[in-house]
Amino acid sequence: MPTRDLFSAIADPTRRQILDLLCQREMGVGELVETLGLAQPNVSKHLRTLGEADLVHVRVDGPRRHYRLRPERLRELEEWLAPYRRMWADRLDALERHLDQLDDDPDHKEN
Amino acid sequence: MPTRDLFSAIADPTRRQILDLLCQREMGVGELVETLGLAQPNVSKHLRTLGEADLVHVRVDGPRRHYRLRPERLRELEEWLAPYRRMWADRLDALERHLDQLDDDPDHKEN
DNA sequence: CTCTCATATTCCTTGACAGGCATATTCCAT
DNA sequence: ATGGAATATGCCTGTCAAGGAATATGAGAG
Repeated sequence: MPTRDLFSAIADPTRRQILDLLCQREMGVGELVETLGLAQPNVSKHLRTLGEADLVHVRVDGPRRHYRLRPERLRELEEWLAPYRRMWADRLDALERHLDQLDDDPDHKEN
Repeated sequence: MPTRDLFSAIADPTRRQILDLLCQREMGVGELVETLGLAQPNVSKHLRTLGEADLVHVRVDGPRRHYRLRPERLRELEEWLAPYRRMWADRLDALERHLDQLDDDPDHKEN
């Protein structure tokens, strides 16, 4: 049971950057600190947040800790998107652009 | 050009609830106030935020304003998800192969 | 024009959170 | 046991955003 909301976890740009990096390969804290140019404590805090959202998994290796992406949780986001994806799927898009044009053009005679 | 970050726009639960409601049909502010049980000014503020993120569109109808969902912007989220979706597909495949291996090798010791 | 209804904007207070800094913890090697 | 490297945690401060209350805008009815 994740103790942190998924949406708020990915709301932070730095955290998204971390996820992006971990998308390629598992990484240690030191590597992330170098790449992000952030202070180590802050990186650790972001990693903790991501962990609380079940977005990363730690592999303890001696004194080092390697963080690996755990993409399953993002399926929740995919599921959340589903109803909306249905909306842009077909010709509704074109209809919507049409309606937008009507709304944005007050002089247009409709009736 | 949206003036508001998409991820921070959908980070708020109330705003997600609004999006969910608008997924069904276009709605006026009053309707949303009733449904959400929130004060009207706050609803208006959330709607403004959603508008700044290009997630909703206003249809002015006399003194009333009807808000309609604008799902195109969520495609950005879909695109952001793409690399990760590939990962959980791979991991599922791996899990499947793993389970198959267990089936083929019942005495395999784990951990 | 005025009154009223629907909605937007402003001000205020409060809570959450990011970043910087100092310090604590954990593990390994010697 | 002790020291050092890698990482985590606590404290502080500034910033931002949400919710509440009061008020301003805007449009139609009379």
